[in-house]
Amino acid sequence: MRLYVEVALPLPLNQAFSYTVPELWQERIKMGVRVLVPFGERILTGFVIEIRKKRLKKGLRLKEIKEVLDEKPVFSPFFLSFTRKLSNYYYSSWGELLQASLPPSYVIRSKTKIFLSEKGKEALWREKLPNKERLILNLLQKKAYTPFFLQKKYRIKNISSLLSQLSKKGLIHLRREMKKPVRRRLYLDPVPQRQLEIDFSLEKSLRTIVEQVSLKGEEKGFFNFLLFGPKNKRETVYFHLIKRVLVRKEKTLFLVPEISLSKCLIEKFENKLGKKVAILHSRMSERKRELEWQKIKDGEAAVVVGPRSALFSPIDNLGLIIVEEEHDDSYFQQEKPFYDARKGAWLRAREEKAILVYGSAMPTVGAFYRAKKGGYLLSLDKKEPKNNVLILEEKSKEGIVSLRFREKIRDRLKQGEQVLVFINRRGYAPLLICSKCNYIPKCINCDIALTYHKKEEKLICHYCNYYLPKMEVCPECGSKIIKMGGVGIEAVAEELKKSFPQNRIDSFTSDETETKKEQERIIRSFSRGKIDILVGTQLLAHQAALPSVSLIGILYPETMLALSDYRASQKTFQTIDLFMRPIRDDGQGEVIIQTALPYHFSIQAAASQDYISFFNHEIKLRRLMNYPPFSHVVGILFYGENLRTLARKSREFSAQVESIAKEVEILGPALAGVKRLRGVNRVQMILKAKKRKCLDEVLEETLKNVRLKKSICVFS
DNA sequence: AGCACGCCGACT
DNA sequence: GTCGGCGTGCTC
Repeated sequence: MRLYVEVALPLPLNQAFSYTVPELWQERIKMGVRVLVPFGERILTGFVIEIRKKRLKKGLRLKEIKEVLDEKPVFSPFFLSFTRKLSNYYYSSWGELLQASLPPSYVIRSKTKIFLSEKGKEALWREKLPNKERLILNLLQKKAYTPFFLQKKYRIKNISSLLSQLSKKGLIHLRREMKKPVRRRLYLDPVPQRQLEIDFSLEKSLRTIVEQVSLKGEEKGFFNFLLFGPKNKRETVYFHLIKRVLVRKEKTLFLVPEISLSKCLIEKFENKLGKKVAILHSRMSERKRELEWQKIKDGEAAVVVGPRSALFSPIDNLGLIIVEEEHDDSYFQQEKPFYDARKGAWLRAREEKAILVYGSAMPTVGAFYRAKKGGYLLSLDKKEPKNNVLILEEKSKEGIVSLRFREKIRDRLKQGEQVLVFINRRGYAPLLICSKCNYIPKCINCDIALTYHKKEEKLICHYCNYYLPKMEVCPECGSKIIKMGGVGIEAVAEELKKSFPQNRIDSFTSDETETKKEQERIIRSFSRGKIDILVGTQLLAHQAALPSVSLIGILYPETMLALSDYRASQKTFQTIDLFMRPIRDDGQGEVIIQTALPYHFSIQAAASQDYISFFNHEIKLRRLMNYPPFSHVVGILFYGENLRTLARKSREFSAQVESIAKEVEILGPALAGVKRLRGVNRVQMILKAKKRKCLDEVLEETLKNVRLKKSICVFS
């Protein structure tokens, strides 16, 4: 009997490939195992997604599988199904998503190496050769190299045609080399779970919520909830839910934002759950992560904690998925394979009939809307002491920091108290501008104004790190009057130092505090009271060990409102909220927001800590403008070296979409916000539709016809 | 993605 | 004339 398999490959292709299974491997072939397959000239690791007794398509000469790499599947049927749906939703390749779910060493592929032939050696002595060829042959005398290496080394545009010519002449030969697949030990059958004791007293209101959620857990179906309330209460609920799930011998996946995987959180989990918890984070070594993966696969971890990539942990018998800090941007992976772990968690929970809990004190507008509408919003009563928040309108003649704000700082310093000042801009000034000819120094690779960094005496591109030395004279017109545009953190710190010469002022950014150690040092000395005013960016606000203070200043939080993104208000609201967190919660704390837009609703609502009124305002705008959650929006970014072909093809694409799409709103194509990045041109298009199905139909039809590099971003 | 093939412009 | 650019098509 012949067996055929469908194999998903880790390539940016939206299709599977069929192979035959030789007698030798028929015993071992199963859904979800890894296989080695020949693909063109290459050998790749693929994933078996279907086994059949008859071939799927006729008329193809099928190749044979070379090897089955696993005794037991690396992917369960649930997992396959969930990742397939995720890949459909984000228009990303299933195979690439599966690859991303495994430790890197599990997915090997052949590499092409170029060897110098005997004839090639002779040719080097005797014949006249074109420069490039001589260069390459010369290099190959020492050892074999990969085409990629040669391309980089000699900046050859089209290495493959050059190599095929050399190969035809017999001067080189190509060989595919392959690492030996690592023999993996058998996966253990899950060990029986010991019941864990987690001791917590639980207040009544929280108990009701825990009961409500757990009850659904007993039903073994998919249910989802949005836990809306302050962090400490959410955490209490989480740990109780986890406990209930453990009792049922089911497992928990706990997703957290990238940044919050601090020592402190890890310790919290380890104290409460002991060895039953597996923790994954991005700073882990590859080997360590592989060991954790193995531990989870073996069923030794009852709770898995990690950032968005932990969504793909090989957990079976999943009873609960928690997405903590649902609003956090880091759940969205902005490189391929593109996906949003929030939606992913939803798909996975539904597939495995698990309970899904989103948690946040200021959820994304979409999540809150859906929860309200769907009747699964769980509000934790919130009685936090209201802080004193003052919104000041910027007055440029008073300097960067207004007089009123400076008075407040002076008062606090007199009391021996500390002050935090946040501004979300690195450097000294976001741009320089010649006041005679209006020339603005820009990055040569990125079409972005260079940021002036005073300490380093450089103009730096924040996208690609290209820099120029500080300029005294305008390179365009030679005039010496170069003005600064905007305010960055260095300028704030400088002004504060002038205003408070007696006090110790420090700043905290990724520029000045390059190393983790240096960051810790600053936080420590601030905690010990050795710094009076600490100025920082978002990076500082994310520091878990940051002590609370009695006065916080937030400067110009409206910079994000300038973005042409429908989520700008939400981002502004969230950022202000983030900056306000380190305020002392004894009711004596005071926050000052200095802004050019004092009446903007997102700033007002953030100041009064009123999520509901923010939501009510924002949801009206979203409905009015037909933005998510009232529509579906897909952004397509085309990129390439050649602007002309980019423009031509993206227009062709748009015309095609237009011709077949009904009920789809098309914006663009237009140059992207950052129209050049690292030397690559970028063109952007936005598609908006009431129904997701409309977008899917159109894109399925048209996307395959564009030969442009692209990334597709599904907004929600 | 990576590789092969086939078609056109600017150079020895 | 041909070399080297890239646009196109295919991989089970």
